[in-house]
Amino acid sequence: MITVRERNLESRKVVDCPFTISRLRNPFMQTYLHSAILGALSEMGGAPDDFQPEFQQPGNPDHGDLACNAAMQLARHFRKAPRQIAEDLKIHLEALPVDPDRISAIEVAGPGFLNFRFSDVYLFKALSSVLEAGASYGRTHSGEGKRALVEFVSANPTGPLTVGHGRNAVLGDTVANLLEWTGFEVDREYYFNDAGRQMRILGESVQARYLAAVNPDLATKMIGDPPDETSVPEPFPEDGYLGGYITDIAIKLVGQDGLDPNDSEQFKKAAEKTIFADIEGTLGRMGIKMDAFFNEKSLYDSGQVWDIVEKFRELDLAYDKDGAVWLKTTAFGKEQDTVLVKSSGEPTYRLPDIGYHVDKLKRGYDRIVDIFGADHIATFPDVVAGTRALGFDADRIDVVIYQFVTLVRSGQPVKMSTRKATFVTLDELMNEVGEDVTRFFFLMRSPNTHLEFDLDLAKEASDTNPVFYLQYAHARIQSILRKASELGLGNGLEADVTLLTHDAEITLMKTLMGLPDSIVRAATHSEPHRLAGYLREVAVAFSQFYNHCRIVGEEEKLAAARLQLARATALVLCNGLTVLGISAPDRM
RNA sequence: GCGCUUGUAGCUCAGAUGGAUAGAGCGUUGGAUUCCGGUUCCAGAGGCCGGGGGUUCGAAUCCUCCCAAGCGCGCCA
Repeated sequence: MITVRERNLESRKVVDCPFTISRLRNPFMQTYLHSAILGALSEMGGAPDDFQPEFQQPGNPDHGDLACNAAMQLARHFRKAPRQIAEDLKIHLEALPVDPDRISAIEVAGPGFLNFRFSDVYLFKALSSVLEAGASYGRTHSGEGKRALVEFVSANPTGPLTVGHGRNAVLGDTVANLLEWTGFEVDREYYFNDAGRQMRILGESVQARYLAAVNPDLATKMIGDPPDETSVPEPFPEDGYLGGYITDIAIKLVGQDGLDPNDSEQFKKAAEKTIFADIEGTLGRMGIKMDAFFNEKSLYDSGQVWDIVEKFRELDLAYDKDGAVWLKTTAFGKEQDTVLVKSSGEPTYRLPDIGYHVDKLKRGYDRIVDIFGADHIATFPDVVAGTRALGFDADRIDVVIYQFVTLVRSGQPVKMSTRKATFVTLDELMNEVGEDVTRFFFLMRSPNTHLEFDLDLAKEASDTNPVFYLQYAHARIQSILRKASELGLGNGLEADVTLLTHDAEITLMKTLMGLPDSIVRAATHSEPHRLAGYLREVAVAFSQFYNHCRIVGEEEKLAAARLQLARATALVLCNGLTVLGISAPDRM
């Protein structure tokens, strides 16, 4: 067995600084070892037909780079002790032999793990391939030829986007990016309804403010309960929108030609237009561009929703009661049936929701991602079950439910109320902490945990702020590259990456190998925080490298090799941040 | 009351398909650094993984019961 790596390990034992080894991911190596182990097993008398060896990334560096638990899984099958099976496997693997350019050592450890160590040659090749791939390093092909639709934001245009919408928007856009990086062709879609009650009240709210603006003598009234009573113009709807932006829109309409002050529909249209422009502007600041805005109204215009009611009736999943049409959600495991069409003849929101998803499925998407707030948690299962009952492949629908955001300032939660219009808008948040920080903070936690957004931390430009830590690592590398290029360091030299043997260099190379798999995992689970966490590992590994391995001032051949490693690190950080929609500055 | 989500270090959170001694950041304590950017690095302390029971070679992870928090439970969206 070739033990280049082993020798390095030996020599490294005297190195004074133990490193926190980041866990690396490597699907290509797994594929290779997977078939090697099956090969060895067949020589040992064969495993069950459906047996698949499983791999894991050990957290402890003493356990190698990749571990396999096949021996433990097969203990019953072979009726032997796991460690004995592991020893046999090791012997057979070494006799194959496994490629010494990939694997430098196989060890049996613990209850029966097989621990594999990667050869340095393999790491050097991986480093070269990072540099070769450049700006596309991290892209994979599993989604190639497939189409995905990500539906997100989907706020009706009744007001500016709030902090809560921000989490939705950033999650959706980033999931879309992740899918693109795994090969999918992705459409970003915004679903809205301008025909409902909300929008009617919006129009009436603007209208009332307008009437007050053109007639200072207009009577006023008090609405709301003490102590939150507010004085509003007399025509103002009881549950109207109180935000200042309503008055702004109204004032802009004063003196406009052809405006009929008695037609609330006109005010609604005007408000919708202004607010949508505002929303698109806010999204644009975060780098978000929708491919389509889907109006719920089109589902009625095309008659699709009524076809669906008929199909449910045919399937005996819908029935009439009290003048309304009911959907048998009890058939989907719910406690009660729910109304699909009100006795007034208007559908409830559930019907168009099902219709919209049927429409998406009919458009042939292979994967449909919905980003919903926690308040939808009880309703989306009906939608999914409904489309399935109609004969569609509902498994293509992936619903991401995110919990709500609490802004924290000086250790205290910031109180927000939509009703009183005391919410913090997304624009205000970005004004305060910046676009990059806003995106990152929304992405760095798992969607299904409550997000505590610490404004003080977000504004801090120091290592305590995780965004700055990542961006700083990138800026620092660029600074080194600039310096090296000024000095003409490594010019005309072919970098010999085999000179990279320091612990910190090895760790960094292993970490850099993880980007593609990190993106794949984040994409398949629709969980961007996994990528954010990985990038932090990269920044940590780089900082350790930076601290122990100099470039400028080092012997020129070694410096040239380290420059390559630094370049590769910058690429990984830049590509990863790009997927997250965050800038990778050259200077800070 | 019912459903879904959550409960891991003082705080904010990771923890992959069930794997080896449960991890990080902040904070705290102590140290390093004449230097390519001090927006850096290293180390220590700190844990009944909400609690009980179960499944198995092995459980923070799966099942079950209990406790606590958030969200929802309308002919509102």
